[in-house]
Amino acid sequence: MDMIGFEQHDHKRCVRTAIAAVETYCREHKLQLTPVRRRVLEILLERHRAMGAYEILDTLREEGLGSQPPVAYRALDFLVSHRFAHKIERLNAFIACTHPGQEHTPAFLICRLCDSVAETHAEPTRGMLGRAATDTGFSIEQAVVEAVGLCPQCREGAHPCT
Amino acid sequence: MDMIGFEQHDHKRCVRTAIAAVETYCREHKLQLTPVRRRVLEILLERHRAMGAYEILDTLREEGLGSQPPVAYRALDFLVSHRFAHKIERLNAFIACTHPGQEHTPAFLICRLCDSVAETHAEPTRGMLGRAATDTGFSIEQAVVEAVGLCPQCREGAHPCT
DNA sequence: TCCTCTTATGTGATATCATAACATTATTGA
DNA sequence: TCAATAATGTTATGATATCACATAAGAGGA
Repeated sequence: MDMIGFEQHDHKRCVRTAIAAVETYCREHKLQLTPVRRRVLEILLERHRAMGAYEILDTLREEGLGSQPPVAYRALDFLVSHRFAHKIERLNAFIACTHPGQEHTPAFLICRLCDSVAETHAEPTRGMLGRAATDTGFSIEQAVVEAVGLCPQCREGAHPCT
Repeated sequence: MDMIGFEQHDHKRCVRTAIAAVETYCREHKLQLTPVRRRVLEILLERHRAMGAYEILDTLREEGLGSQPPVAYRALDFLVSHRFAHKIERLNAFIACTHPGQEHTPAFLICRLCDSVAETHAEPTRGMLGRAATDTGFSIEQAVVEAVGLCPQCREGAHPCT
């Protein structure tokens, strides 16, 4: 068991489940889940946190799967474009999707102290943002929603004034 | 007149108004709106679009106001920390705030074709995101909300299939 | 006014993040 | 089997951002 998404859960099981879901999706959509792509996804799932591309690359290098930046970035491009992983713009980092294959608009809760990230979802086209878009004639295709604050663990440990 | 925020408006007037508002705010809060900081804000207001730090630095260099990256980044840090400008994470770029001095949670509509950016505002602590935060014990302090899509001008020009 | 503390700037070096370009290899499908 | 497409390997470089340390300017008290 591990602390994930600010909650405990069976981590090994969630890695297996996610990989299986992605495998199925790739088979159905004729996508190539090549060794590098698969390994990058596994790394992200295993660590279960936001990782920089070069941090992922270090792991690949140790395993002999690639040593140059484009190797990591290309695998990440594949994973992100198919929604198997997401980029956290705020951190210039990447994280595995917690529910791959399902249609969703991801949103993230990012702890500013420990950099932990929890994925949830948003409805960006509703509410004020959607109204603003409609009013100005802007068509929203995608949205980056990243909330920065304190996770439960860091709230407890944090000094009240911070 | 100029096309701004997807709408026409009197641009020179809006620059003057914004600068005046920032000046007042700085006076009241004992903040130093130094020549570099002021000039960077003016540049952002004049161009009225998202600009990279190095693009701003080029302008400063031409004017003899600074030539090294920290000059631009420090001025931008000041402007962003006091909400006189915002960082667009998606573009790694900066844009002047359209209503400085006022309490607000900025949200942006970013055109994926022409990179134009319109500022509006969001209520991140409401809706699904707020509920998710409350449920997990996460306290939101700040939010990045950036919608990517097509602005009115690019929608017209764009091929229907894109 | 002078001093001191704090804040801001100047500058060189370097860290970090990301992609261009092109050769090679693997996979797919006719 | 062959041709077309997709993926990978590799070198180099571009783009974004910060560190570290010296200097200068401004704020506030004696």
